Amino acid sequence: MTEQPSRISDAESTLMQVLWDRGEATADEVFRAVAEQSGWQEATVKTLLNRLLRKRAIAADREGRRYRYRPILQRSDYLAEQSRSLVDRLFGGRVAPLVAHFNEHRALSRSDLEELRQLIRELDDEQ
Amino acid sequence: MTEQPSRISDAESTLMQVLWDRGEATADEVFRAVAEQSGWQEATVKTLLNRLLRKRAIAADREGRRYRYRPILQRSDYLAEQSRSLVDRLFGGRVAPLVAHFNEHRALSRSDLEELRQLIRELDDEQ
DNA sequence: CATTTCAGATTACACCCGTAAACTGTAAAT
DNA sequence: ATTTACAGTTTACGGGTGTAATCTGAAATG
Repeated sequence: MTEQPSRISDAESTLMQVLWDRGEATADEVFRAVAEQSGWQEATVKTLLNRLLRKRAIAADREGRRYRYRPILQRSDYLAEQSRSLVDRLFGGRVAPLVAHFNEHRALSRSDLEELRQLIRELDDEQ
Repeated sequence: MTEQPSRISDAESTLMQVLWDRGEATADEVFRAVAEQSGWQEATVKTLLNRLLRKRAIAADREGRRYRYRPILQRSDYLAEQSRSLVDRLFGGRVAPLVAHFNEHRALSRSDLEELRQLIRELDDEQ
């Protein structure tokens, strides 16, 4: 349906994470969720919510005097777009070199290893 | 070394890719390397080269009337920073969920699979 | 030498982003 | 019914980014 890809910024995506985690929240809830980590004022959060509304990344349902915000942009779509774009730009579109890169930097955790092993096993099994 | 982390932008990183690939190049060479894909004018490429100079991401060695540009910022450092930041922001700092995500989107090529398998095997062997 | 050329430097400009203060309108309290 | 409080809207502003046109100084050419 003709997505207008007006991209969401880093700061904005911080708020999206909150909405994705909770499903929905008021401005105040979002503010309290990010205040500590970000140090942002409530006014800043409100600005960002408004920009996300304008970009149609979220929707607002009136609830008395305030709004309850919920994501329109799907987290998985966002992850897909961001991941794809990084892998395309930096690793020639392939995932293995990215993993190899992390490996070279000894940035694979033990649980990463275990999960990757498991994943490969499943892929070998199916089909 | 006290890196001044003045970040390089998307457009700038396109030029860095060229310099990383070739080791060094003149402005004109960089321009010809990216013109088709990007559609940029030569003036645009020059602006971006200048910004990269200012950010100390590249250096310029005079060569007659022109310069030969070469990267200062190392590709692997750039890859590390970009990859790490994406994985941290979107996948809780772990690599396996990123790979799983690509898998769910059926975005793992056959050669990806093969390489990943190989990688895991090596990791299992060593240590 | 005078002139042309052309690589690089300077300037431009609109839009986005981070960051917020000020304003406004209506619901709540008195 | 006034006044107050406060959620949301509008305005602000400096810096970065994409995208270039124009200027300048020195090298090449006649």
